[in-house]
Amino acid sequence: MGATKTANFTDNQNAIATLAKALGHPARVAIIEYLMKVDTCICGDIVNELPLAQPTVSQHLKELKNAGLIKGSIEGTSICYCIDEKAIEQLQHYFAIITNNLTNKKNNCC
Amino acid sequence: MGATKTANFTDNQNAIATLAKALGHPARVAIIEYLMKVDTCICGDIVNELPLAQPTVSQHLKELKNAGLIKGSIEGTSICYCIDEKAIEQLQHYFAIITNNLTNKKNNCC
DNA sequence: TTTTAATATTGCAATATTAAAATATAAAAT
DNA sequence: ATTTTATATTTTAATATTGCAATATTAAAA
Repeated sequence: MGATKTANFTDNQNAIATLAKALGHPARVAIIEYLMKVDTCICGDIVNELPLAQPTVSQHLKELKNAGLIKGSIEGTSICYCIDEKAIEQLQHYFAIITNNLTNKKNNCC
Repeated sequence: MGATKTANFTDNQNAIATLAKALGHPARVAIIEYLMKVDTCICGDIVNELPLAQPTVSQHLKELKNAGLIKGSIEGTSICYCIDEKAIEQLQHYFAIITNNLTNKKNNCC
């Protein structure tokens, strides 16, 4: 097939998967790290930071935006992209829950 | 193309992307949540928990294992799968760094 | 040693992703 | 008005993923 059976999972499972998937490419991780690093968020030079062509970077940015990891607004010829903190916090919180749950159980059988 | 230019990114970027990618499918998120939920980790019944055929589940487990998110050891006919806590902690820590970095900067321009 | 039960592997069709060249758009600068 | 600059979109090609049927493996049970 190739099409994910999205409907068969919970909304939260799909939400986490969507966020994780968006970070499932080193270029998009690199973009997030660059957005974190720069003070200003007029980010026209992301292309120069990455070993990828401009259309490819643009596409990666689109995916990050679709997934809700970054937000952006138009500023003349350049676009202002920022990390959407809520999404990162959502991920952090999710993994914190798992970590807590595991340390409580201490089932080190593997 | 379609092949990711892995070599052009840092080891850490690739590591995070690998972990994130493995969680980039709701079935694999569901598997992690199931492993978290059960006390014992003799998890032969993951297949019954998911709306997917056994080979598909097996494949998803393999991907989680390759990415280092779960570990498993053979126990007779059944396999003992567990979450690899280190991987989850690595993710949590990574997102914590980003969150901290952002709240320090307070660049709410988007 | 055959059966059974649990899991893995293989092969393949359907679909998705990745990358970039070519092209488009749209605002700022000349 | 034309050029430049920055970004997006479209198209095309290569590759990867998803899902499952069929089959294989493996070890315990009968």
